[in-house]
Formats: sequence, structure tokens, C-alpha cells
Amino acid sequence: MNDEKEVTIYDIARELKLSASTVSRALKGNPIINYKTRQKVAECSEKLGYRTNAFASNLRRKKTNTIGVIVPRLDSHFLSSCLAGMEEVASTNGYNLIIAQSHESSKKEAENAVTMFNNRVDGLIVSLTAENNQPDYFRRFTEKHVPIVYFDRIPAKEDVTCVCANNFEAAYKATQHLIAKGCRRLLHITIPSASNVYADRCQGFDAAAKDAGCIASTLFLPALNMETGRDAANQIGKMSPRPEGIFVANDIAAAGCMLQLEELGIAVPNDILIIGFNNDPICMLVNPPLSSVSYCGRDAGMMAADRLFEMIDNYDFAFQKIIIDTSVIERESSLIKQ
Amino acid sequence: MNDEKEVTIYDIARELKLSASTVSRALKGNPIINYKTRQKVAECSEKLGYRTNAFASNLRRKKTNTIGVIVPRLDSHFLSSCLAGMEEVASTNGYNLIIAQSHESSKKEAENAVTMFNNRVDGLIVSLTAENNQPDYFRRFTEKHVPIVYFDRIPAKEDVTCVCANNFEAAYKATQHLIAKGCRRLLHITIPSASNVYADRCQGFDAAAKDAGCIASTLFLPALNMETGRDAANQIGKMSPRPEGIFVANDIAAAGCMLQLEELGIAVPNDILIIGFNNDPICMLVNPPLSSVSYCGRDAGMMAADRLFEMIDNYDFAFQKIIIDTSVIERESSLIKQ
DNA sequence: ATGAAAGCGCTAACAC
DNA sequence: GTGTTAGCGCTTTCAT
Repeated sequence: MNDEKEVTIYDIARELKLSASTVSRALKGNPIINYKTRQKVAECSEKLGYRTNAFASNLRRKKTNTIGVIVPRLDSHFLSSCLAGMEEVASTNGYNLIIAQSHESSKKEAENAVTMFNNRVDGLIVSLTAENNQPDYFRRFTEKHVPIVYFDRIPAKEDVTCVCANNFEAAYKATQHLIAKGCRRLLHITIPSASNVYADRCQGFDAAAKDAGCIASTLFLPALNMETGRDAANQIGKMSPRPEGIFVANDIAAAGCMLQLEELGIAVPNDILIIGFNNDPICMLVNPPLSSVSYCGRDAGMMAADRLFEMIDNYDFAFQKIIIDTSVIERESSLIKQ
Repeated sequence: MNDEKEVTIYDIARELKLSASTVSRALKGNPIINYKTRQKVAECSEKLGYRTNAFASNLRRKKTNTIGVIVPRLDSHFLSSCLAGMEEVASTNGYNLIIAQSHESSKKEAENAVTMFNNRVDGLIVSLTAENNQPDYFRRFTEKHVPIVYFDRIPAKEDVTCVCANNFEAAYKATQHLIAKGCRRLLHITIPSASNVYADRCQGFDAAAKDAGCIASTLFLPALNMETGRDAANQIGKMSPRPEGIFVANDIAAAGCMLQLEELGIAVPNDILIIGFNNDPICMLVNPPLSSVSYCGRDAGMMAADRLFEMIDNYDFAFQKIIIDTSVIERESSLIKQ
């Protein structure tokens, strides 16, 4: 079943009448080895078709040059942008990424954690499920001094390193924006979740509404996607009085909502203003273009990876909360009332 | 710098006065080991905080339970859907995914290939760059009998296993659709690329136009995104006579084109029909909704992974071309003329 | 500048 | 049903 014999450093050593240690050093470009020897080793390794065995090396060095990433899902614009950013940084640093999805299941997340742990990743980057924001299964990493950076969906406890937006503030700004456009009856559309992402947005919304003396209510959906966005619109259609401004916790649900409002004959922005969250590319595609809160996934991914490498390289475990910039992007969906 | 001593099977063996092999077998749930012994081992391993060392095991077994994935980019709807499908299958089979992006650069792709090779992935799934469809740097895998499945962007040569759409046929159908709606002057918008994806779509378009006796031309853009889609629209605005039907090689460029046509006062579908490719979620969001060719990424990813595991498990290297279904999804952007 | 030797933690062939 | 033994391929002291 197994392939032909693999070429090892011993084969090179034998061929060149050197020792394995010299070959090992030479292959790593160690300057202590005579330049000529290094060249001969390089040539010979090429000739024999040698390839390093990362495992043997890992086993010896107790280091894998691999970082694990656990995300709720891969097929979201925001998350795949984050991953793209992480991959760039990792690859620049000579690290590999092993990626797993939790599918928003805490159980699957725990399994992924175990796999990553057994695979001895040198560090971990995690965005939690919406279902559980205080998992205990990452403790083992911390115990073994394997650094973890959380991003976007971060744990409830404070003693962690994480990269995320100030969701409270971002939601506050988004809501203020609606208020500035003249909305007094406000609606927030989100999912019930203890996760910082949704809970903080919810609180930011409430606070902004309260501070401005507006009438605020919140509609909780079972999920945030096109379909549920449409359902929300149907519910809004039946409300009386209707809200004047809506802040939806993500763009895709906002888009679904907008489409359905249109079908119900409720005009955006004439009858109702709407703003989403994430600034996905779809914002520019819907009609009218959707206002949103911008939050760059690629940057978040890069920052998370950068911080993780700092922790790994400097053996530095100081907890740190890195805040990603957000800004309200005003588009037509919220630009009429003055 | 290094952590406290790791617990090994030897520690468990010593504690239980067993041999390492028994412990090893017990941990794997090998039924040849006495049930009671297995339980004791499980308990003890729990108690001592043991974790398997995947490398030591890999080194010994010459198997990594890891598959490598190289894609042009991570942050595209289609590719991230594919990855999601692959991850599901891999995870079900007890495999990890290590993922790298080529950023459409053949050089980076070659580097990724080397990394994957040195990391001894058990199999490889690749979607090629648009820049090079006959790379030679994957040869080493085949030589070592590491199976490769290509998907979407496949190599020019025939002796490979791959999963992709019949792009020729799909483009033929899309073009026929425009023709059936009454278009005689047709335009195809794409990028210059030897890649099967774009070249085949181009040929399918030409063939359909020719078979129906239509006037066909092709506009080559430097890339296919929102911006270039808008540029294309500007060029179309200056054409005389204007094309009646446009087939764009991806949805995002089609959407950009549509938006800009609207700004130029050219109505879709009244003045011009348009159809994209991929059936991205954005198709349902633009106004009017964009017709497209549907091609399920998640399925493609799952099929690629399934086939790869077949090859790995059965040591079966028969080349096989798996065709993914495509279908024309008719939406408003191409539904008026009769 | 190079070599000898030990061992990272696990598995599997072979004994008993 | 369990133990013995011999590596997997590499890195890293410690010598020389």
C-alpha cells in the first residue's frame, strides 16, 4: 500500500559521506556549515528528490507551524474575508492554516477544539457560535500556553485576547443616523443571542433610542437571512403605527426585508428608512443601495493573525482587546427624510 | 520556553503497569484488548490529562489525515461555498483541511504546492489560477501517488480527476436562452484566459450564436468585478448598434454592468437582456433580479472531497471527470422580449 | 566545521 | 490479551 521509499537526510548523508546532523544543518542554511558543503547538500537533495518530513521535525521541535481556525461557517462574505486576511499573514510567517467550521453548534465547536488540540496547533483563532459565548473547552489551550485570539464573536469573560468591533458603539451610531434623518419610531431586527455581537448591537440601539427619547422596539427572528428578513417585513407590514426607521443586525436580512417591503408596497426610503450591518458587497447591489455599518473582515483577520504571532513569537500572553474601526456608510436606503 | 512535560502513553502504561502497546491499542478502542483494560486506560488518560500526539502517529503511520486545498482566493461566494462542502465531508471522514490561497499567482500556487507536499497531505484539492492551466508543480504529488482532485478551474490535460461544470454547454444554454427571448445581436463579457472556465464559456457562447445565425461579439475585460462590469457598460453605451442580449461570465461583473447601464438610461430588460453565471445570492438582490447559470459550490466541494476520499481509501487512481449540473435560472433581467 | 548518539511519542510485527 | 522491540525522520546537545 505504501509508496516507494522516501528519501531522508540519511540518504543524502550517505551519498555525500557526511553525517545526518551536517545535512540537517546544511538544509536549514545554517552558516556554521561550510558554504561548499551547503551547496553540495542542496544539489544532492535536489538530485535524490528529497523532501523534508514536517512531522519528524514537528515531533522533535514540539512545534508545528500550524495555526487552527474555528469559525461558525465558511460561506459568509464577512468570514471568508477574515480568513483571507489570516491566510495572508500566516503564509507570510511560514505558517499553515487548518480551518474547521462549527456550524453554530457548540458541540461541533468542542470537537473541533479537540482536533486542533491533538494536532498541536501553535495557536488558535476562534469566532464563537451564536449559541454559546462562554465555552469551557478552550481552557486546555490556555493551560498548555497555546495562545488563542478570538475575533468577532468573542467570549463573555474578560481575560482573553480578542479582535472585534465595538458593537455597542457601532449600533449606537447606526441608530443615531436613523434618528438624525428624522425617525422617531425605531425598530431593531436581530436574533436572540448572548453573543457580544448581537447583544451589544441591541444595547447600542436601545441606548441611542433612549438618549434621543425615541420609541424603540426589537423584533427577534430565529435567524438572520433572506427568508427571515422577508418574514420580518411581513410583520412590519402589520404593525400600526409602523416604525419609521429600521436597524437590522446584518445586511442579508436587511436586504430580504427591503425586498419584501417593496412587494408590500412600502417604499424605502420614502416610507421607511433602513440600515444594515457589515457593509457586505450586496449593499451596493440592492435597490435602493443599503446603508450599513462597515467593518472590514480582511483587516480583522489580519489583525487577529498578527496578534497571534506576536503572542507565539514573544511568548507574550497579555490579554488585549483590539477594536476594529466601524463607520456608518450612508446610502440611499436611509437618505431621504431630513 | 517549552511547556510542562506532556503526558504520553508511557506515563499511562507506567501508572497502570501495562505496556505502551496495550495502552496504544486501548486508546484506539481496539476490541482485542480486554474491555476492562480499555476502560481503565480511558480513565487514567483522562486523569493524567493525556492527549494524543498526532505527529508521532503520523510519523509512524506515514499518514496525516490531512488534505490540502489550494484555491485562487477565499473570499468569493462560490469558493467559500465549495470549501464549506469540502470541510463537511473531510470532517465527517476524520480529516483536517489545510487551506491556502494562490491569489491567482502561479508562483504562489507553486509555493503552496511545496508546502502541502512537505506537510505530507494525504490528498490535494485544487482550483487553478486563471493565469496558468498547465502547471507542472503538481507532478510530484502524482509521482508519490498522492491523489489530486481538481475542481472548477481544471488543467488543460486530460489525465486528471476533476469536478466541474460543463462550461461549454452551460454557456450554450445561457446564450440559447437569450436567443429564445428574441436577441439577435449578442455580446459575451469575459476575461482573456486559457482556463477551461472562461475559454469554454466563450466557445459555448460562440457556438450557440453561430448555430442560431446570430451576430456575436466578445468583450474582454482585465478582470471580472463590479468596477470592470461598470466599465463594460460604458463601452456598451457607446456601441452602435447596441447588443440586445449580454452573457457575462460571472454575476458580480454582470451586476456591475447592470447598475451602470441603468445609470446610462439603458433599461434592463427592456433595452437589453442580461444573464450572468454562478447564481450567486446577489442575483436575487439586484434590480431587476439577474438571470444566471446555477452551479452549486457546496455540492461541487462535497463531490470533490468524496472522490478524493475514494481515491485515498481504495488506492484508486482512475482518472475521472465529474460533471456538475448547471441550469439556467430565469429571472427578470432576461424575461421581457418574446 | 563536522560527527555520534540520544530521543521526540507512537505503532506494528512478532512473540508468548 | 498483552508485552517486547524496533524503528518512523529529524534535531540537538555534546564531543572532537
